[in-house]
Amino acid sequence: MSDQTPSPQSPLYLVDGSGYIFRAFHALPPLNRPDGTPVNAVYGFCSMLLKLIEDLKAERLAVIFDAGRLSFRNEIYPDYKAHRPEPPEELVPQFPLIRDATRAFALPCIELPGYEADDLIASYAKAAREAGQEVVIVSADKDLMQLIQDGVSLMDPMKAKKIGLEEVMAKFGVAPDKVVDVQALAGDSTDNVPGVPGIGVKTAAQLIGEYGDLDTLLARAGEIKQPKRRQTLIDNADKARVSRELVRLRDDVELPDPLDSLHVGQMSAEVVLSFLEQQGFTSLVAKLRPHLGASKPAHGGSSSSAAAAAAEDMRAAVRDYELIQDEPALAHWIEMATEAGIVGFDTETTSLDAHRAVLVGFSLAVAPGRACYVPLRHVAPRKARQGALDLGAAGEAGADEGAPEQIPVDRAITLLRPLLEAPGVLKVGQNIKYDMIVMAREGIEIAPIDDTMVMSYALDGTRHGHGMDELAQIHLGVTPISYDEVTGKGRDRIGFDEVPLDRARDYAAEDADVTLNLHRLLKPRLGPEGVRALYERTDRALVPVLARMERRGIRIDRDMLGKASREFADGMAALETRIHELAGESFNVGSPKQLGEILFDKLSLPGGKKGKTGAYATGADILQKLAADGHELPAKVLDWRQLAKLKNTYADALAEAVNPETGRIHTSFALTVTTTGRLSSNDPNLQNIPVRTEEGRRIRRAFVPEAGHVLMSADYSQIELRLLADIANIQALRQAFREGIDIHALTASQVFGVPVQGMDPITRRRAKAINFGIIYGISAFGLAQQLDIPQSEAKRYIEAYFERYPGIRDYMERAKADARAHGFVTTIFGRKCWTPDIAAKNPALRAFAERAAINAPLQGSAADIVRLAMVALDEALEASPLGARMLLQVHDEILLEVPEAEVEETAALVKRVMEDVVSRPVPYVVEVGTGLDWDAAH
DNA sequence: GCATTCACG
DNA sequence: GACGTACGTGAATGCT
Repeated sequence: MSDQTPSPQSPLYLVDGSGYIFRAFHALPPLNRPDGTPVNAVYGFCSMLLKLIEDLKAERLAVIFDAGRLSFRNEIYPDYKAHRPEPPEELVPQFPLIRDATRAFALPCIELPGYEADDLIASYAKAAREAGQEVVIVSADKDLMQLIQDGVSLMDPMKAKKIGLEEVMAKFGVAPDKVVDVQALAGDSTDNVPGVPGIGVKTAAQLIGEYGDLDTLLARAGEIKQPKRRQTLIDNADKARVSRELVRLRDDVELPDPLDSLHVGQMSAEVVLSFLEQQGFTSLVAKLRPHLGASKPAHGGSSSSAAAAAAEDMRAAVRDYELIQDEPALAHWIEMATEAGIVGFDTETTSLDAHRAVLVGFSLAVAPGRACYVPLRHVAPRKARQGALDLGAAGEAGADEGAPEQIPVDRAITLLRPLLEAPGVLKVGQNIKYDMIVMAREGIEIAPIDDTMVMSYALDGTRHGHGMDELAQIHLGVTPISYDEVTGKGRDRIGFDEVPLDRARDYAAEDADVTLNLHRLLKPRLGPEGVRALYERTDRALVPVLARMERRGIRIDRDMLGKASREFADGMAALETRIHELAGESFNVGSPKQLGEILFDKLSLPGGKKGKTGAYATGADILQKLAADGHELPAKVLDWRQLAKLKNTYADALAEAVNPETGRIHTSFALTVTTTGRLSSNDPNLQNIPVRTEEGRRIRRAFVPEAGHVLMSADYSQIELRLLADIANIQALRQAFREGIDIHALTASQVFGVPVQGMDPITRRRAKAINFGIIYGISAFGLAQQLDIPQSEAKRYIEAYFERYPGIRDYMERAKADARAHGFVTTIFGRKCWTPDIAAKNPALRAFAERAAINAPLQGSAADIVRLAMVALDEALEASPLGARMLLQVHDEILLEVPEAEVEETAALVKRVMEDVVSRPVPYVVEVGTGLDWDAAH
């Protein structure tokens, strides 16, 4: 669908990406983006690629890069390329941009650690030749001349001329197959290849011409007439042999991508144009736009050719939406879906909350415009039922007087199950976790799956939202019928089971149709944009895991919550009385506005206005300071606020959230909302249950295990600091983590110059705040605020810290530069964390974005590790005979419910799986605790 | 619907 | 030297 089959005679172009970068950089005049990032080499590279694709009609092409500065050659000869200077400062930011360009053009982007681009080129050339395919190597590097032979040619990308036998003869004085031998003798000063002293290319060519090859020459060196040359050759035979190993390209490297995968993919106009625009390449944009957006004028912000095609299908297709009310018709649709191997699937229910939702009907989409809706539990519209006695029992048996004709639910489920569980049919949903939870209650486990919402998040992060309507608008240029339009809103909203069937069919079938269209569009972008593994192994794999966790829920001791609530209420009442007494009047303690006026106007305490609204700030930090100065009223307000929070947000709300059918709380985890890849939890939020105060921990103690079980908490110890040591490559910190040293004490000793032994707890606390500050993109202001010290003092701490760990400052600068260059920073797994404000004119906004850019790779990599750990742990537990199951995730912690008898074995497995999920130069240590409530498990 | 406050990592 | 901040979330409440 996205890639045309190349014609057999189409040559394979192997582009030497790394070689090109240097040449273009030196050959082209300086060119900068509006933000100052140099992009001349990027520009040259993009022009060159477009030329190859357009002028030469290249169909099969790969761009190949050096993976780093070191290769296997350094093991043979440590000084290889040792004299190469660091690349110029203006070139460094262009390396990643050129890889981005490659991916944006939907071209294979290949590199392999330990090998140079030239070795990969040699290996691909060999494989292609053996497959009878013609190869054109695009490079001006003389080192590649050795590969020229029948069917393998070399092309200079800048002069656009072919390098053939003639040029090789002119350069080395021998045929391509003898180039290696000449280079071995002559050496190469730029790469620090020794060669034989005193012998240059001319002499080498002459010698090889005379003796045939290097081995023969060295064996018969004694026959050489010139005495000096004879002796040097005999003395330096080994050097010549080593040199040959260095210059000879390896053609037996294991190919990172299979040979037949190297073709020019379908460019996404959205991706290419936005990349080129970001670089400020307006001429290229103008040149390219007509080709990419040609099929239709840009519509609703989407302009890629694939998008245009899909959008066109979506808009122009005859909407062949069917209403299914009998079994043979459903059987037919299931047959079509099975044959297609892919089906868009969507459920309609009675509630937005998956855990309370009852299945009302479902829709299937099998091709663009081909979708159906199958009603299952629709009832007669309300008007027809008015006057019926059982107003509240709409869905129950007996209340279906006048209900439309529908397939019996159990029959429909029986027909549907084989499709939804078929390993050979991909079920595509939009937020399919919801449908999986709903269908699980009907006894169906959906697999395998794709999720357009999750895909969109892996591709575009938080550049935009991932709701169906937004995605449909952006990518397809269509506005689906809105839910409100179908059910009404506010007081008059009706349940989906009351929606007339023709309306229900139009709405529901369209959703499945849109989902399948989005899939057609988004899936091909995963590979080219470098997030396929992230999507498949991390994000998509997490979906069924989260569905199971949410469905399981966590047990709650409601009596404990009720008791706490009453006591909190008593405390609040007493405090309120005293507060009014101190204020000399009655007012709403919960109103920051009224409180501010009491404190600062009536009582004239020190403090001030703030913010655009002109209201007094009355945050905890301000009340805390007033309380410390001996003022009772703010102290009491602080106590009151704490109790109010605990009662309203926790004790009462959590009791209310208990599902009466399961006696447990079922949260919902969102996996596509955060900028860093973290999950979030809502309805209710179980990721912010109190833990820091004794009163608060009463709430946490109400989270309890099932009878015969315990709760087990497994958390990554200081994961973000470890990632800092890891990513920023700080040897001293890495070492400290490997040795299990107290990291805050270490920081204290480095910054304050005190010994670790017998450290003052206050000193350690300060160091801890510094460490946290580093992770957040430290500022003197923020640290001063946190520690309540003068900003000048905070500044000194920070300077002392950077003095000791200059690599961390480098990391921070790199993060900011990355964000400026791309608009995003990345995690160690390649997740893009977008920082749109990085180029803001408002310095405050920009500073915010800079700190976020520093923090995101740390927080985001941690989030990715935990996501992966959950997937791995789910698998490991399923494969084991153990009865333990995951319940919750709280960023660096996983909470499980474990049979009492299996605690030890489970703890060992959990620790091992979590710690081994990544293999890095820093250990990621997991601490495990168990108990009869969540507090005790810590 | 927005701002403020506060719970968590 | 400007701006006004520690990074990332969700829920309850008051007020316009």
